[in-house]
Amino acid sequence: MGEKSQQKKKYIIEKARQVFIDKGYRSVTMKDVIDACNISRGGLYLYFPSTQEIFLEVLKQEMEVADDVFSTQVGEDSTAADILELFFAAQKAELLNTKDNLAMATYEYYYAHKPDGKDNFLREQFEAAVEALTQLIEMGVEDGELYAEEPQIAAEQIMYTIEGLKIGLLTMKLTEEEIDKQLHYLLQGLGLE
Amino acid sequence: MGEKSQQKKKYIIEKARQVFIDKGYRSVTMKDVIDACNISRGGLYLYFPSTQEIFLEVLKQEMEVADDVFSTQVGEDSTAADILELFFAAQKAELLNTKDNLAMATYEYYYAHKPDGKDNFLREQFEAAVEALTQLIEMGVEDGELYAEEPQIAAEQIMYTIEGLKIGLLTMKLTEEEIDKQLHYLLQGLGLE
Amino acid sequence: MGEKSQQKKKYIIEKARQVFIDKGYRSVTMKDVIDACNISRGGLYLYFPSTQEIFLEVLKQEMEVADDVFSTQVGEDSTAADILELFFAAQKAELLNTKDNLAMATYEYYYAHKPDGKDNFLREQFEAAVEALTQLIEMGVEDGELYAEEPQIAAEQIMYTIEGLKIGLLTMKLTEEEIDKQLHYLLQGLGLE
Amino acid sequence: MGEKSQQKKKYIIEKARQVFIDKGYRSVTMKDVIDACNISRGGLYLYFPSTQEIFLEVLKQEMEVADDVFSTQVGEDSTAADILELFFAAQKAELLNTKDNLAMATYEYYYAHKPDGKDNFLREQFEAAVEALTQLIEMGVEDGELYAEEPQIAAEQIMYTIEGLKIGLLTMKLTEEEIDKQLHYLLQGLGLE
DNA sequence: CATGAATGAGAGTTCATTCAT
DNA sequence: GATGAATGAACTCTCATTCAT
Repeated sequence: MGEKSQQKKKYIIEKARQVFIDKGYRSVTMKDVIDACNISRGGLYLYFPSTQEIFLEVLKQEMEVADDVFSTQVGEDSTAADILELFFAAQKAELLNTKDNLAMATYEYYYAHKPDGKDNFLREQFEAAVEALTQLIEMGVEDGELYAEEPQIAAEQIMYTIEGLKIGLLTMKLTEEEIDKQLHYLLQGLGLE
Repeated sequence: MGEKSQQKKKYIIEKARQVFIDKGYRSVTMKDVIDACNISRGGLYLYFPSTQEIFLEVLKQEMEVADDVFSTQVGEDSTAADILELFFAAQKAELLNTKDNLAMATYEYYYAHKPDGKDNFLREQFEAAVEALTQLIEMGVEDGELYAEEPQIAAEQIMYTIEGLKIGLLTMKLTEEEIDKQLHYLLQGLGLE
Repeated sequence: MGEKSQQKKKYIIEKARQVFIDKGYRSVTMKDVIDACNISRGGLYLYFPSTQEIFLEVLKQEMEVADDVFSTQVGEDSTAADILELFFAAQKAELLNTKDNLAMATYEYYYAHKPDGKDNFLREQFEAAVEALTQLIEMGVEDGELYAEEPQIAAEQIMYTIEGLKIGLLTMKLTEEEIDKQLHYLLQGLGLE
Repeated sequence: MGEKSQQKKKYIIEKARQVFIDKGYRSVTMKDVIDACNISRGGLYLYFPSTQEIFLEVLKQEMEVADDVFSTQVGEDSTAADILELFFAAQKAELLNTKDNLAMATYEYYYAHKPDGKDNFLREQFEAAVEALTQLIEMGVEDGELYAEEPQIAAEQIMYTIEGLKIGLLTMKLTEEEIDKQLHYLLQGLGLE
């Protein structure tokens, strides 16, 4: 597959991404993607054989982007508390545009395919976040900046709460205020602010 | 509509419930329900015009059952701490059979229909739980049994965490252990155990 | 399936039969049958899931008809020679409307599906004819009406020749004369005419 | 068209031949040929506009090869009986690899296109064989080596039987034994063996 | 010459919905 | 009320054919 082909594939993934954001995973049809891409029926099949394949590629790309975000988040000589604040700010930002997220589609995907622990993008993301957070908290505790008896569980709880907020945003009408309140409370629980 | 009609409707709702549990909301077809009910194509249309109507009825029935559960949960002369433990036990039980829940279907439904705050079953359930929990915590604080600076926010956080665990169960492979750990941690946060 | 359903199925088989006669087996599409039957796209699928199923039903019906023909062919107190003449006349009649036959479709079907000896309609028909013919010849030989050293092989040869004439009719332009000549010659080989 | 072009055309015909052997005529698609040749979609169209054109070329080449075979079959000072035996041996050999033959495809082709007597490869082949056979038999009769009252019709009958065996091989499961038995019987009919 | 991306027609299949019985 | 046959819209997928490179 040539350079141009690769570009087209990227283009399709980009367009399809929006479709998955709008309609979730299960109810997206090849036709939806075709229409979104303004290509012909057969055209899409040159690149992808099914919506599942498309979705997996969308996820893969999402993962790469997510990794980038993580790496840029780390400052130079900032304290654990500083980084934590940044982390929470980033989480808030992500939450606020959750409506424009693949979150729901991803939930649907893993509910539909019930795959084992392996190859589960959601779990990978979740665990990576928990691990990073745990290290941060441990650093903060060592430095005496913040307080947590069980950093790992605290980190998990933070992430579950954020996950709860996410699904709340997707299905109830959470306001920015409500989110702020919760994130704040989580920070307080670590002895910050 | 006669007595018999009412019975049939109930029967359909019951059977449809399982279908929504298995397949979520969006990808359920009238045919799925027809097959599950072993009735004729035309038969279903006598009672429901669409899967949405069926799902709403399923939800309505679910709500009634849920209310029943809540009312039976409250003991007589038990302390707030006792009731809290019961509440957490009930939450754990519900979480453990989340796979056999309408949770995913409900998420999908509200994501698909993005209804305003009104008529949102999820939010109603959530807020009712938060309110009950808040009162419990307040009672416990008054009695000196437990500790919480901001009972309302604490209650919300507990519920968001539980919501996070729920979606985690549906899409990742959370173990009972992981759930226990989190619920325990929440209770500890209230100064219990 | 009700009485009416059975009738419709018969109707479809009848119409489909002509399609198979016209187009053979492999290139017949569900659409072809739908058009021939003047029914809706979905309608056909209520009765048959594929052209193969339809063709098998067509064949089955064909077999029943064929059996009927055989049984009516036998006279009362006629000699073997008489019956043989009848048999050849019947074969000639069948050959002459071979163009309106399922022969080619059947050939294609068994070429495409290469089934083992079992369930092979062609072979069954062929062997039944050989057996009947063998018995006739044996009777004739006993009665001194005709001559054949190896009745079974003679019968087979007659049937292979007829098979050869059939494919000749389907693919070259055999004339009635050419057929007559051959059938005559076969009879002569048995010492008749 | 250059030398190289000619070579490529030959290559395509060769590869396509196998496709026609495997799938018959009607259900072969341009894509089948493209895949078999490992050339580009556009590439094939440079040489052939349709499967029909390809098949005709395949047949043409087949004819040339067939002619070659015939010419090499004739010995020097051998008797008619000798040559007949050779002829039957050749027929048997051809029959035995009928499965790897274009026979079925050719049948399908002429059934699909129902061309008049002209340009019918099958008929040409058939008639050429009949003529050669007739001459052989006449020679044999003159030399007193074999017996036949009507050499032409006898020759035709032999060829029809062979044709019948051929279609039998393609669609029923004829064994080598069954073929032998028939070929033998044909020779006996001529007073040989 | 040769490639393979692109298109769109058309076949296969499923289902929501209607309607005569 | 209840049935299930019938329809047609919508979706999936494949391929003949064209065309820019």
